[in-house]
Parts: sequence; C-alpha cells; structure tokens
Amino acid sequence: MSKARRLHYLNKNFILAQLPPDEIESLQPAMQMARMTPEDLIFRANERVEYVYFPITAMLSWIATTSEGERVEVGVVGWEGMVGVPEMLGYSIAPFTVEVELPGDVVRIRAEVFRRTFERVSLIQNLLFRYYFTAHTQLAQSCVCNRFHTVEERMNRWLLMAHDRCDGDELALTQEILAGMIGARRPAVSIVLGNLQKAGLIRIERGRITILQREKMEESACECYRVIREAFDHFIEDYQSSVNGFHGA
Amino acid sequence: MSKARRLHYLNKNFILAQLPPDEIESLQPAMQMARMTPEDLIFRANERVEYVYFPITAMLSWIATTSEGERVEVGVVGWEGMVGVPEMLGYSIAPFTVEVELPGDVVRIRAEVFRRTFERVSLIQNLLFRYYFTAHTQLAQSCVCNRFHTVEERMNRWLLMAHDRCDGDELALTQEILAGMIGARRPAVSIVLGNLQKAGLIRIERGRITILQREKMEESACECYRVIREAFDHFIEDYQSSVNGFHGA
DNA sequence: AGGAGTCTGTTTCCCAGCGAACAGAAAAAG
DNA sequence: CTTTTTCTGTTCGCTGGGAAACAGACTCCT
Repeated sequence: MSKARRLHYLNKNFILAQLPPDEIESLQPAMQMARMTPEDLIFRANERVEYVYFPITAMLSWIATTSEGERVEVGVVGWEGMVGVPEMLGYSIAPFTVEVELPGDVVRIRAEVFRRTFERVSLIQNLLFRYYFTAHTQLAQSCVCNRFHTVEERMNRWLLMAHDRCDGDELALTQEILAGMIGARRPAVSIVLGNLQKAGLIRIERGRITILQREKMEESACECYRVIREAFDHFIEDYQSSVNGFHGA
Repeated sequence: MSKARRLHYLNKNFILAQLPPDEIESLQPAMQMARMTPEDLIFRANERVEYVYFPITAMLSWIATTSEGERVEVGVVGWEGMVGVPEMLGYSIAPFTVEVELPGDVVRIRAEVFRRTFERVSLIQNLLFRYYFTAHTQLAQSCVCNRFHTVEERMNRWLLMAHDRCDGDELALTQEILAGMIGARRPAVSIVLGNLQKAGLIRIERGRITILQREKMEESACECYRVIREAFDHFIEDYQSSVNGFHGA
C-alpha cells in the first residue's frame, strides 16, 4: 500500500473507522480526542490501564527495558492499530511500557467502557485479534533485526516505519531518542545519520529529521521493514475484503 | 512455580487439561497422539496449516529467518502452550516456521475441526488468547535479549527454558542447533558450553547436553529467563484461580 | 543579552563475537 | 573393520559498535 493510500486513514484511526455505527455510538460518551506529546505517559509496565488508545497522527511504541536501564522498542503503533488489547481479556495491568514517540492526536476510550465491547462476539473483537496477530509478526521480525542487523539497518527500518505513521515528512525526535528506540548509542546513530544526510536522503536539524528521498531509503533498508509492512498491509487489505464480503459492497 | 510442580503437567498438555469434558469429547475424533523428532515438519511459514499442536514432552520453536539464511528462534512452546493459534481466527496460513527442537510427544488436532471450537465464545477460547498474550511477553523479552545480552547469557536462558519443557535433565540437541536457536555461531557456543562444563553446571556429550546444577545456572542467567518464566507462571496460576472461582473448587 | 540546559559531531580505546579454517573424536554406514 | 559423515574443540585475524569524553551549536529562560 502506498503512502498516499495510507494517508486516507490519517484523519481517523483504521480500527475505529471499521466500527459499525451502533458500536461507535455506545462508545461515544467514553471517547475523547487528545493531543499527546513524548512527555505524556501512556502505560507503565505493571500498572493499571485507565484508557485504551487509538493513535491518529501520533506514534506510540512498546518499550522493553532491562534492570540495567537499557531500553529497546519492541513494537510501534500508529493509525493502523491500538494499545490496550489486554483489556479485551479483562486484564487491567499493562504488560509493557508504552510511550509517545512522535507527537500527535489520539482517540482514547476509558478502559472499563471499552471492555464491555467484549462481552459478546463482535466484528471489532475479531478485528482487534487480527491486529494483535499482526503485531506478533512485527515483534518477531524485530527480534531478528535486533540480532543480525547493523545500527544503520535498524535505524533505517525505524525511520521508515515512523514515516509511515506520521503526517508529513518531518519526524520530531532527537538522536538520543532514536538511539534508544533501536537499542544503540547516540554516537553510532549520529554518524549514520550524518552519512544519510551527506547522501541527500534526509535532512537533520536539531530535534528533527526530515525524510527527503523515501524510495532510496527503502532500497537501503533491511528486509525487516518490508516483512513488517507486508504484514500490516495484509491485515488492512484482508479485513477490508472480508468486510466487503460481509456487506456485499 | 517449581520444576516439580511443572512435572504435574508433563503427562498432559496444560491447555488441553483445562478443557471441559464436552469440548474434549467433541474434539476427540480429530485428536491424535504423535511422537515428533527434529526431522518432522510442524509449520513452514506461509504454508497451509493442517494440524494444531499441543506439545507434551516435545519442545517446539517459532523460527524467524532472514533472506541470507540467518535463523533465530523467536519463541518456544512446550507443555504449557500450543501452536496454530491463527486457526482460531480463520487464518489457515502459518505466519512463522515452527520446528521440533526437542523430540517428544504431542497431541495434534486437525485444523478445521479445531476451528469449530471458535464459533462460539468458550472457556478454551479465552484461555488460548491469554496464552497468546503470554507468548507476546516472551517475544518482547527475546527482542531485548537479542539486542543486549551476550552469547553466554542467551544460551543460558535457552537451556533453562528448554529444561523447563523437557522430561528429565537431558537435552537432545547438537551445539550447531543450539547456536542456531540463539542466533550465534557454533564456535562461540562451543567455548561457552566448555566453560559451563568446567564449572560443573552441565555435562556435554555428542548430541546431548545434561543439566547438572540448575540452581547455579539460574543464578548466572540473564533476567530475561525470569521475566519470561514469570509471565508463563502468571498465565497458569491466573487461569487456575479463575477456574477455581468459576467452579467454586 | 547572557547563561543554563540540551542536542549534535567527533575522536579514542577496546572487546565480544563473526568468519574462516582445520584437526580430532564419535557415530553411522558399508 | 574401514570409510564416511557428523559433531566438537580451538585458533586467529578483523570489525561493528559500546563506553567515555569533550567541544561546538542551538534554544530557552530570565
């Protein structure tokens, strides 16, 4: 799916956009739009979940940490997904830390209200499970990427994934944060970013990275980007066709 | 949960053991016991799923590969779990390769029969989703482990996880395979194993590794082992108490 | 405007582990 | 028993990137 096609969903969250009107209506009172920045907390691991979140232009990340304080991102969530799935099963405790990586809008729904949606079998339920399985692929591929690929490759992948989920070509983030996302040190990231800029693929400014030549970045990214993207594309296209089958549209 | 307590489930698969009698009965005709060895194929990524598998003494692994042929395990499945979850959602295509890592017994059920279980909300369905979320934790922690931990730490973790899932203290596997599991080269594994043997924690024989001092191995393993194990323990204990609550037992 | 705080570019040292290669030992095949 | 195959132990050079440190640049605050 092209970035252009993706933009179709940028004014709304893909999952919410699939909800039948009656389900939307019942959630409406507990639903609110919010603008989130990296300072805002989404979930802290092992703490109670108050809201489930459906990003629109914001990008969230699942973060895993070690007791030594090392951090690495194990998954990203943008307009195509949501966080708070455990709520579906009646778990109120977040298994991972989730942070805002790129500022933007989200829709959030109070957890206890959202959970009621799962008291019967529904379209949204099936959709969310499918989403979760897709996220599983993302996680597995991140595993591979972390094991075998260089800082350059991992960073390239991350930038492309972020670019897919943000509005426009500018990513508002520092090199420090970027390094944290891919589990590398800042100096390594700084050098690699410098090379990309010399090659004209990106522009670096303080606290901001602008993607200039996305196509070339895709060429030089590791296969992990493609694998993950295909999984998400499949999730979206698959669901659309199943809905079309349902409604005869 | 102690290894001793775990052994309680070794004669049966934990998930199957939770099934109410009527569900067992309806699955019975499609269910069969089989002995699997590492030569047997479970799933190949992107191919059709014929059976879902519930290991008993066998240990299976989800394997991710790169196009260059590098391989790394992204998850293990033993007596506590199952493979074939996508079937629950009507996906018939395996997202990952799954292999037999340690030979042993499994129960398998023809996929199309198993799927019927999911046409209505049931206990087993909730159980399986919970299992899948636990597997998610395992995957995320593997991500961290792959990024930050040494060959020695990763190998230690793997040996402990395998030990939790096998019958007895002997693991029937070559160093080559072990290296593949943790995404390292055999020489590195060979050296680390040699050190463990010198320290008296294991015994190495051709094609076989015997765990001699499990407690000491746990001490020297990275925290990833503990995190994953706690997630699985929680899965099992949580479900048991919810069932007890249900049945008043 | 000036100073504090934050972000970025770069350098130096160092090592875990990859890649490659080979020899010996155990098992399997004949 | 001999040959072949499959494992295991070990060695060595090389490199990506971690750890630490510092200077310069930008931003924001007062």
